[in-house]
Amino acid sequence: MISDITFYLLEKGAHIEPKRITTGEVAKQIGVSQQTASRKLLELENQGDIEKVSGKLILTEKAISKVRACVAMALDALEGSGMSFTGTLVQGLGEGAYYLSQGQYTREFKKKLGFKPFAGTLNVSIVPEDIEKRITLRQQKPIAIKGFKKGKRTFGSISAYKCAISGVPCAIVFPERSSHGLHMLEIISKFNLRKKLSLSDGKKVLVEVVNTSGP
Amino acid sequence: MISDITFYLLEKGAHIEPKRITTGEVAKQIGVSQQTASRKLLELENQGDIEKVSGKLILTEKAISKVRACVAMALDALEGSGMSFTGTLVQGLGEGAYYLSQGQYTREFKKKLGFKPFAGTLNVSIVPEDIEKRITLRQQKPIAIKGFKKGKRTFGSISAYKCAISGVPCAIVFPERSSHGLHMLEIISKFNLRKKLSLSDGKKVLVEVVNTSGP
DNA sequence: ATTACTAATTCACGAGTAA
DNA sequence: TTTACTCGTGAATTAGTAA
Repeated sequence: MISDITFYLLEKGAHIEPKRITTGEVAKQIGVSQQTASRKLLELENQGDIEKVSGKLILTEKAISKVRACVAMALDALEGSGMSFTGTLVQGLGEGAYYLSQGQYTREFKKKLGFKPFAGTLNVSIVPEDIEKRITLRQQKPIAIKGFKKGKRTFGSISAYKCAISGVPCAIVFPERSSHGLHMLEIISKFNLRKKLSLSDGKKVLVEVVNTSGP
Repeated sequence: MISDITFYLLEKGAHIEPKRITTGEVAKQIGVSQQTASRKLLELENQGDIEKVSGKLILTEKAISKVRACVAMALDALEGSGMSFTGTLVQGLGEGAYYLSQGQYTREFKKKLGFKPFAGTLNVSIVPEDIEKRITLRQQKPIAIKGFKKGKRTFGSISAYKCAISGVPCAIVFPERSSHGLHMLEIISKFNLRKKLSLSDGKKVLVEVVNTSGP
């Protein structure tokens, strides 16, 4: 179970860099006494969920992983009626990365997806049983990224769908003129997903489509 | 806060259709007695988080919304972390250290970055694949350190970006007129990072850019 | 079987406070 | 200031049990 405090620290960005957060502040936030907040923070520290760095607090990778697992589980359940793809990671051509890292695209990605993608895409070869789902997905209203011209070259528009891999927010992108077949999904994220999730070619991945029609 | 029980019910798919779930089963799952599970389920029912339909349990829309909000918050926070560079530590010229240790600079560093930098910079030669990211980084709004004049000499303004190496807060600095090429990052920190992290020339380092868009 | 009541118990909480 | 200790109290938990 993830504690109130972990959520609060996450909200404060204490998973990125150490933050100065007092026990009194935590107490007020989660509605307990300063003493209880102090005790709970010590418990979290003993469990290895937080670390103290020169009087500041930072969430450990362990704690962040816990949150990711929890988010992934909840997403899985919530979008269970929604959609997910099973596939294996394959070597990309590097072409997609160049193509998608054009400034005009990345600015729109940032605006419409909420993140500026890492300069590299994840290519996932989905299992044949899921190709039907891919077609269903494409029938849904996509997040539209406009195309543009740059000199002689034309960069076509892109359809995107929010998704998550192991709780990490991503998007499946379908460039207007794709060189990939029906079995391939191209995925972008703010992160270098290979590093972040310790993925390598041939590994199995679960791509969970995030339903944006929620409240 | 979302309870263990809500998560368990979610896992069981009790947000889709009523499920036969006993108090004993819940007790075992969340590690409490059957009596406590019974009481907690009654509490959830009183709060309007679950409903009983012919002896079966179903999560209410209210409860599901709570979970959605929580997941959205966590995803949002997890998105917040950013770019990272892989590189190797190289011998600095010592020039940067002199330049950056000027009082006018250090005072502003203290104010805007939260630390007075150690009189020495870390020069990291990034891998070619990450040069693109460097350009992306420079497109983001930097922390601006003003320049000044001292006698005949002009000290130009500096652009800085918060980052972390092995969890130690640092900043990547881009002096207005840098002698470094695109492959080199100059990093400052409160600490002597070479000592603090036991680094030496040629060692691999991971520089994680900290998202400054937080509160 | 399962649920939920009451009574016993325990252990988490906040007050007070030293560092 | 903030943190974290001790300690008395009571809310939360478990045991026992009836339905």
